[in-house]
Amino acid sequence: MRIASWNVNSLNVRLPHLHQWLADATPDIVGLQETKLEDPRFPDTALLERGYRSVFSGQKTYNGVALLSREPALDVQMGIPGFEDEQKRAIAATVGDLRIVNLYVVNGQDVGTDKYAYKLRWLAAVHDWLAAEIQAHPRLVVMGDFNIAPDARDVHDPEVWNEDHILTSTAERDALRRLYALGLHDAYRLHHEAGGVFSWWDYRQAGFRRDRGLRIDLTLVSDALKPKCRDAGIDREPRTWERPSDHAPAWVALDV
DNA sequence: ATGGTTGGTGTCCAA
Repeated sequence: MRIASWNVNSLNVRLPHLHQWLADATPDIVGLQETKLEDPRFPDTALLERGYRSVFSGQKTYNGVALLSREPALDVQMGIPGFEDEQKRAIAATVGDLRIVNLYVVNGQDVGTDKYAYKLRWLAAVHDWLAAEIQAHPRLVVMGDFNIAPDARDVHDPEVWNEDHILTSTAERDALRRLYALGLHDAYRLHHEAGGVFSWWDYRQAGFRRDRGLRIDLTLVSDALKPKCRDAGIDREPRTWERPSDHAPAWVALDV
C-alpha cells in the first residue's frame, strides 16, 4: 500500500500533472492540498475514469483538500470537529482498515502576525482532534502540507530558517512535537537520517534549480502502523515538469 | 533582509 501527499497549488492547473503522476507512481491513496476549486468543479469523473474515487472539501481561490483512493473512502470528516473554520483545510476518511487524515496546515505568513496566531490555534485544534482520532482508530495516517520543517536537516539554510522564522519557529516545531507525543511518527525519518531532502522549493530565485528547499510535506504514522512502514520518500520528478507545483509528492509504503 | 514567481475568475492577496 502506497500513500502520498501532494500540494498541487491549483488542481485546475495541475490536473494533467496529477494524471501523469498517478499513472507513473500508482499510489493507492493520495491526499491533495491547495486544490483551489469549489466542490462542483472538482474533477471526480476524470479521476474515476483512471481508477480513483475522490472525496473533497474545497473553496474558490484558496485552500481546498481532497482524498483520492482506489478503495471506497468511508466515514468522511470535513474540517476539524468543533473548530469553526471558513478555510477548507482538513479532510479525513477510513479506507480499508486505515484512518487517513489529510491536512493543509496554515502557512502563518510571518511570526507574530494574526495568521501566525491562527496557525497555532489551528494546530492546537488538530492536536485535540487527533488525540481522539487515534483512540478511535489506532491505525492512523496523518499526511499533508504541514508548513513546518521538523528540524535543521529539513531546511537548505538553517541560519535563515531558524527558531524565529516562519515554518521553523520554536512554537511551530513545538506544535509538531505535540503531535508526535500522541504516538505519531514522521515516516520519512523512520527510514532516512540524512538532511538535504526537500519537498517544497520557492518559485522565486530559481529555488528548485539551486535546491534551496524545505521538507514541509510530511506523513505521520501511528504506533500501530510504525512496524508496518517499509519506506518513505519524496518524488522530485513532477517538480521538474513544465509549469509545476512548488511542492513535490511525499509518499510512504506500508506493508498492509 | 529583500526581492522575486506563481495562481487566482484576480488587477491585490496568499504562498
